[in-house]
Amino acid sequence: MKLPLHSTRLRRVARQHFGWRSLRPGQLSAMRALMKRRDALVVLPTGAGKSAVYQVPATLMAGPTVVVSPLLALQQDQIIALNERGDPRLRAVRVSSAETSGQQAAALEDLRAGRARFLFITPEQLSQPDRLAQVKALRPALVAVDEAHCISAWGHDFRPDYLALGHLIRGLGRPPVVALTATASPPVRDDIVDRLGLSDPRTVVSGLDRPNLFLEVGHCPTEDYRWRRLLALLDAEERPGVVYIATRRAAEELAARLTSAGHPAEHYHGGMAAGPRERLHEDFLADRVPIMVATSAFGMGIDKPNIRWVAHVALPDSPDSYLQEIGRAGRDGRPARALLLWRAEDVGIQRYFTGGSPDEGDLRDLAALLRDGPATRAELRERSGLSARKLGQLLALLEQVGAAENRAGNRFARPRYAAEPARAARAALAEAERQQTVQRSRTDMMRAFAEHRGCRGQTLLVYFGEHMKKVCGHCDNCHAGTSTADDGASGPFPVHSTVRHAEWGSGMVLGYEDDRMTVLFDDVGYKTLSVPVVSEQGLLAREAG
DNA sequence: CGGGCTCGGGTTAGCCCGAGCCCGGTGCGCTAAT
Repeated sequence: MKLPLHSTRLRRVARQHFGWRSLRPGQLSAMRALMKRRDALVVLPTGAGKSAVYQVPATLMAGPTVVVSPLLALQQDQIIALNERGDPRLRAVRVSSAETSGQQAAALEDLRAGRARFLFITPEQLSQPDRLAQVKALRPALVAVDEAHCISAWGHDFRPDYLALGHLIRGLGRPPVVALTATASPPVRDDIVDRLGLSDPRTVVSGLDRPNLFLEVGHCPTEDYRWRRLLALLDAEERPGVVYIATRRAAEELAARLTSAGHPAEHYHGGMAAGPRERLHEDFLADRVPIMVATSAFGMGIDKPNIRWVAHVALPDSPDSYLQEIGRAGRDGRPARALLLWRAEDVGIQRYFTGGSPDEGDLRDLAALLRDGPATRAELRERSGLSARKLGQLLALLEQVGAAENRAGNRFARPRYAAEPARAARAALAEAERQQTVQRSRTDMMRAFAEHRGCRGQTLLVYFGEHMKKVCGHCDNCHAGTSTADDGASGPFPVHSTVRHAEWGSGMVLGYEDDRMTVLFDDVGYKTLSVPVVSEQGLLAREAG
């Protein structure tokens, strides 16, 4: 009927309501999918118009749009940006712990009466049954999950309500869902699709290569050498810049040391009080902070065009985090630098953060508790004596092996045909170990990237399952001439085909570089193999699917 | 997993080394005390 008109209408709304004169093909195809009530997965760099993908269709739909977003500060910025347009059709409200119950009721009433179109909310809010019912009653037309990689990065332990998002969205009446993120490697994409229950989503991935970003890595035998390399960067480059470091204490110490060395710097981390933290964030955006020394707490949702460099004085836990963090530099398209200064000793802290195995006894006891009938997290915490965090971890694991299920009202119970507790616990433990192995392999890939002598742009793209025909030309190795001009990037198995290894099981071929190939195995994570060895010894076999 | 600290033993000058210990990221929402 009016399907062919979607593109025209979307373009017109983008122009008239938002002032965007053109839409990129990726944006448009995701928007069209949503208009046809199809799900979408959008992987675009911040600043490339990700929010347009849900905002433009939202204005053409009959009900409000629910935007699930992880940070209250980030929600605040997005709400201000929408409301500054002064267009009642774009008005956004929020329901969170930062509002009084009166304000929450008013926000919901505005949505119901059509005086607001966007509801910003956290997964934690939606997981409260009463809240879910209130939001469902608004008959939302669209759900947008912003920073969707949080599902994978945080859901499994840190913020367990992220794992329940799929159930919660079903509880809203299951409108079309769009998941948005700036970086997502293949397993993270799979996790997003699985967890949100996206069905045949229109997937848009683009712009992972950033030609104006010069990628550089320095291996540092000592801490003193690392310090001097950092100073050299600061002497050569403009401001502002961001230094990423592993711990809070180190962030404070380095900021102080830089300041006394004549390079005024501030520190930022999750342990700071909310007030100073917000102010610092604003000061950085307003160019009042020349150098920010920060833990990974800094940066999500920062869309600042003029960051001239990002330095790491620590090895990031994965290429996923690395790309996310360096991606904040040079958004204005002007040259910017990404300098990774790493030490072999940095791996230790990442191993620690990956965590150890859960206790099998705890898993068994929890699986047994679930037999007593549906219970909320709070009830289970009380009966098991586990901490909120531990309980979240264990529940997520039991759920993944089919020994727990999230039922109506966010209550957990034992599925009808679940294994008995001892077996469930063993399976859950094995699943935990598999996840840790995969996470360790991501850190291994980060280290391999650091030690790599070939083109860094290519290596990074292979990791993300993308393909770059030529060397990137914007990394240290390309400039040093150690990148081998390699247009082939092909081998015995097609890229993205499924292969089987006798010991490591099934995996996906991500790409080829020189005589190496990278395969992502379901059970053991990323592995880099020698193509001649694979061929001669027949290590891999093609698998259907 | 590894850095950094303290402390004790082995020594016999003020010093080295190993053992044992603690610490380490990301945020929501709620409660209690002020």
